[in-house]
Amino acid sequence: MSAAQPHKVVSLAEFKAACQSCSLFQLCLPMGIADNELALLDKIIRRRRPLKRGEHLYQQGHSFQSLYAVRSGSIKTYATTEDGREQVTGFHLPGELLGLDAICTERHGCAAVALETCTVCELPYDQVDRLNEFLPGLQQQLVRMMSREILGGQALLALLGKRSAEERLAAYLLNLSGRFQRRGLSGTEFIMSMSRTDIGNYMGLAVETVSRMFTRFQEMGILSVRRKHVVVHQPERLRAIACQSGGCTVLGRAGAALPQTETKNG
Amino acid sequence: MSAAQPHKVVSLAEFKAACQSCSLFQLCLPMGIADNELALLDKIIRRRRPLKRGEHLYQQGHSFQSLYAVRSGSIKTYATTEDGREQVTGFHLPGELLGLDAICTERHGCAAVALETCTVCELPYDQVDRLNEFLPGLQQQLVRMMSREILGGQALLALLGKRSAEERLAAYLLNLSGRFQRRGLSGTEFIMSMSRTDIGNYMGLAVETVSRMFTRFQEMGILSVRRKHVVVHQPERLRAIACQSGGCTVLGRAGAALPQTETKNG
DNA sequence: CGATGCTTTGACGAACTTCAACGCGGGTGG
DNA sequence: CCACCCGCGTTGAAGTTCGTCAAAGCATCG
Repeated sequence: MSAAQPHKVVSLAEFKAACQSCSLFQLCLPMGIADNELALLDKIIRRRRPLKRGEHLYQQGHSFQSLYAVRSGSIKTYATTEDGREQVTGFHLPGELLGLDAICTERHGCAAVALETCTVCELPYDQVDRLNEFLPGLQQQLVRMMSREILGGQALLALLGKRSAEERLAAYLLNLSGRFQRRGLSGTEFIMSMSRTDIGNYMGLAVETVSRMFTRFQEMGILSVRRKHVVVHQPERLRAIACQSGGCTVLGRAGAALPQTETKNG
Repeated sequence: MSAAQPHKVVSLAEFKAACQSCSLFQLCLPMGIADNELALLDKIIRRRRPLKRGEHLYQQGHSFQSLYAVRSGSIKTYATTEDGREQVTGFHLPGELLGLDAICTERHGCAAVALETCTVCELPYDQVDRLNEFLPGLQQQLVRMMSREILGGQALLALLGKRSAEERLAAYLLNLSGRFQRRGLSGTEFIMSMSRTDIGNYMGLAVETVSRMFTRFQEMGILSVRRKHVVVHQPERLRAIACQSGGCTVLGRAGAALPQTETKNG
C-alpha cells in the first residue's frame, strides 16, 4: 500500500510557498539559495499522498530511507517493546522533522502513525549526502536541528525525572501551546489530536491521572477541555505550575519552546 | 585559569594511538584518511591539561566553542535551574562526546564537571565546518553520532516514564557495564565514579531509594557494592529485572548499548 | 583527631497506579 | 433517521511505591 510515490513536479512559486511554513525551509533557503539551486532541492523533496488517521508513515524496524517533515496534521511516533507494550516517543506537529533517530542505525527504532489526516514531505537521506557538495550548509543545518532535538530531550528528561503529574501536564500543555503559536496558530485555543492514553504514555502517567489533572485544571478555572478541544484561560497560572520547583524549560522537544533562549541573537 | 591551551604537537604514531580508543576516531580514520590529512586533523584537535576532580570543562551559559571527547576519567553534565536546583543530564565515560546539545544555541545549556581526574580532547567547532571540504565524511559522521544520542535519549525517556526504581537502577547498572565493556574494560567489575546523589538525580529517584536498591540487589546476591566499587555477580538477573515489563532498551545514552540491536547486520 | 560530607537505615505519609464501573459520543447498520 | 454498540474518557475506592524526615555510621581530608 504505502508504495513510494513518484515525486510530483511543482512550480517554483508553489514550492517556495509550500516550504515557507515548514521546518525544511530552514534547511535550505536561509543559506542563500539561488533559484536554480532551489529547483535542485525541489527535485529531491517528494510530496506524498495524504495519510489518513491510523495510517503509518513507517513501521518500527523498517530500513531508514528518508527524513520526513510534517506539513499538516499530526503524527505520533512510538516503539513497541518485545512484550507488546507501546512507548510513545513523540508527537510531531506541522513544521517538525521525523526520523532523526534512525540515521545511526539505518533502521527505524519507532513507528510513525497519523493521528489525523496528514500531509508530509519526504527528504531521501542519500540525497542529503549527495547534495552536500552543492549546498554545504544543508548538513550543517541538519546538525543544528539535531542538536536542538538533543537539547529538548534533556528538558523532557528533567521533567519526567522529578516532576509531579500536575507539573508534567502543565508543561505538556504549555509545550503544545507554544508549538501551535510558533506556527502562527492560536496558543490559547487548539485541538489536541492525541488521546489521553497517548498523553499518559508519553508523560509517564496513568490515563486516569491525566484525566483527573485535566479535570482539576478545569475546576481551577485555568482552562476548558472538551474532548480534544482545549481553551487556555490562564496560561500564566499554567506556567506557574510548570515552573513551580524548577526551571521553566517546558519541554523543548520537536522544534518546541527553546529550552533556554536568553541569547538575544545580536 | 581555564585559558585555552596552545595545542601540543604530537607524533603521528602517538596521535593514532591516542585516537584509537576515542569516539573521535570514528570521526576521521574510517573515512580512509591519508597521513597528510591525519596531520591536518591533528592540528585542530587540542589536548588540554588534565582536569582535577571538581574542575569544570565548561559552565552553563558559556558560549559554545568546541566539542570535547573524554579520553580518561569521567565527566558529569548538569543544568542548574533558576531556583538553584541541579538536574544531572548525563555521565560521560572515555570515548564519549560532550557538547552536542550546545550546537543549536551556540551556548552551553549545561555545565560539565570532572568526577575524577580527567583528560579530554578538544575539537573546535568552527574547524569542523572549515574541514568539511577536505573531509566530507566528518560532518556526516557527526550527524550519525548525534542520531545515536537522540535514540539513546528516547530509551532513557521510556525508562524514566514508566519504570520502577528497581528497574531503573538495574538498567542504569547494565548501561554502565556495557559502556565499560565496549571500551575493553571489565563489564562485571568497575568503579562508579558518580555519587548516589548524582545517580538519584539522573534517574529521577531520591538518594535514599538508590541506596536501598543497591542494598536490595546485594541482598539478592546479584552484585556487591562497596562505596564506588561494583562487582556484578549475576548480570542476567539484572537484565531480567531491567527488561521485566518491557523492551530491554537498557538506556542507550552516550554511546551506550544500542537500543534495539536485533537486526543481525547482514 | 576532629570535622565534614556521603551513605545507609527506619518510620511515616503523600502521590500515583490499579481495579472497577459508569457516562458519553461517534459510527454503523437496520 | 434512529438505535445500538464500541471505544474513549471520567470518577471513585483501595493498594503500593517512593519521597520526606530524622538520625546514625563511616570514609576522606585538613
